[in-house]
Amino acid sequence: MVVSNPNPPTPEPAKQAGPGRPKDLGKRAAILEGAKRLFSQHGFDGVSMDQIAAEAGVSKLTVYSHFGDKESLFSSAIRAKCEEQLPSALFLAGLEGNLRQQLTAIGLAFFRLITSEEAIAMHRMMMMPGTGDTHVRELFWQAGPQQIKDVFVDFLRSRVARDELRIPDIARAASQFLCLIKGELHMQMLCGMCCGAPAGDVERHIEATVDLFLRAYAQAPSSDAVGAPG
Amino acid sequence: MVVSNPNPPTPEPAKQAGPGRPKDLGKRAAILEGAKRLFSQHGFDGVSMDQIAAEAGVSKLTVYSHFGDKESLFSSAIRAKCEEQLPSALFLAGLEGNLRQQLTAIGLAFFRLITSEEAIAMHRMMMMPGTGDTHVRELFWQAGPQQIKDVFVDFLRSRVARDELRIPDIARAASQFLCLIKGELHMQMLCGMCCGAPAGDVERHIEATVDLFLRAYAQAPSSDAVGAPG
DNA sequence: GGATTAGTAAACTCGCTGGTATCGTATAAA
DNA sequence: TTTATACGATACCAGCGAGTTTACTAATCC
Repeated sequence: MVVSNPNPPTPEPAKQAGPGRPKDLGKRAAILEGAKRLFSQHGFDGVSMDQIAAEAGVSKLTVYSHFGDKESLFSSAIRAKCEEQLPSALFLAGLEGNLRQQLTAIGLAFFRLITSEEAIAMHRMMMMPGTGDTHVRELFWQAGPQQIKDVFVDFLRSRVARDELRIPDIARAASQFLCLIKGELHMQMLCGMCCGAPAGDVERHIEATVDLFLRAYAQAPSSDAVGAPG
Repeated sequence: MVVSNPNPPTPEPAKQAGPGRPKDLGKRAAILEGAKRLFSQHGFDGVSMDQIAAEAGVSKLTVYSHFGDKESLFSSAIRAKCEEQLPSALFLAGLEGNLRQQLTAIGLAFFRLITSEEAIAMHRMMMMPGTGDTHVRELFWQAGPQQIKDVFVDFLRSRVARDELRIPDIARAASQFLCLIKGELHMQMLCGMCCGAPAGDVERHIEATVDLFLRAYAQAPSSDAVGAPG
């Protein structure tokens, strides 16, 4: 819990082949994998270094040799988790149909993403008081929520440009849409109150969100956009 | 971590004056107060019983005498926290002005409530994996989010009854409004990314939310409800 | 081969934590 | 006063977990 080492930009500082046996990158990966799994399941305090070593099939000293201490390992695990979930944000590829259908597809993909076991575990970890420093939290925020929001802002902007939407503050509207999609359920899941929703409920929830959004922001009040919500 | 004692409805089981010195209720309160403070700041694992005893100015044995073990004390602290924040939910008394002004007032009150240090700490605690049982979490949910939503549903229903709003699914609309008010900032605060927002931002955020809500659900598209959001 | 480093397995230090036990004292009812 | 309990202070116990050390083996470069 002392001052964490001022990491150089690359956590693996060059380290080209000197004399002696080289580090086994496979073991490093295994450790990281085990740490990701265990940390996200039980949190920082809920996992011991021995457990991580055992999970990775590696001696404890090897863990300490690859990652200096528990906090550094935790940071690295978070970092890796963030990077691996980045590609999931590209849910805007190959959209088809009209605006309503596109929004529905985006909403559903986003909903599935954030209600996944992994995402829930990730959020939980970020919220633990006293674990991880501000830098790690910002890293997560950039790689996760901010990334997704940016992509969605681009989407909205293009639809505004072609006069399908009329939105005074696009960033705010994007934030609103995503918050609506998250809805109550996300918080309930974070609190461990439920593990998911019946399939039908999800579809209705997405549809209601798109409804609300389009009723407020659709440019042309076509029957499609402002259809009676009941 | 064994099975928690099946508490009788009242956590203080009768215990009318027998012989001997009676328990000092002041000390009990002090312990509970310290536990609430420390637990919500550092979480379950982050606080030791010695710390709580010291915080309350009481010997550790007294803590154990009043609350059997750490988990019971934690439960009691959560319970107390929930009860003390219940009255805050009554933010609907004495509303004035038109619908837009009322929604704005409600939104602002709700926003202040959930972005308070206490509420943030509470949410964080509920999300920790492995601390507290399902019962405690449900207790929190009922006393907190659910309570507020119920009150707001009543408010919306009355406005629907007098034809100021047209809402097909009132419970869903209530949930939508509250989620929108929470917005990104709540999650950011939970993640420890920021401690608040500039005053002006909050007002704009509330206003934008009310705008969105009224554009979608206002019955009569009066100039007041659908005023240009820019 | 020799130097150097990575790795294992195990024992070990050290501090903290949940929970008890002891002893002495204070406070109430009977 | 007797009796039963609450409370403080302190020591104590057992277990755990982060790191370290030791002794030994394995891989790689010169």
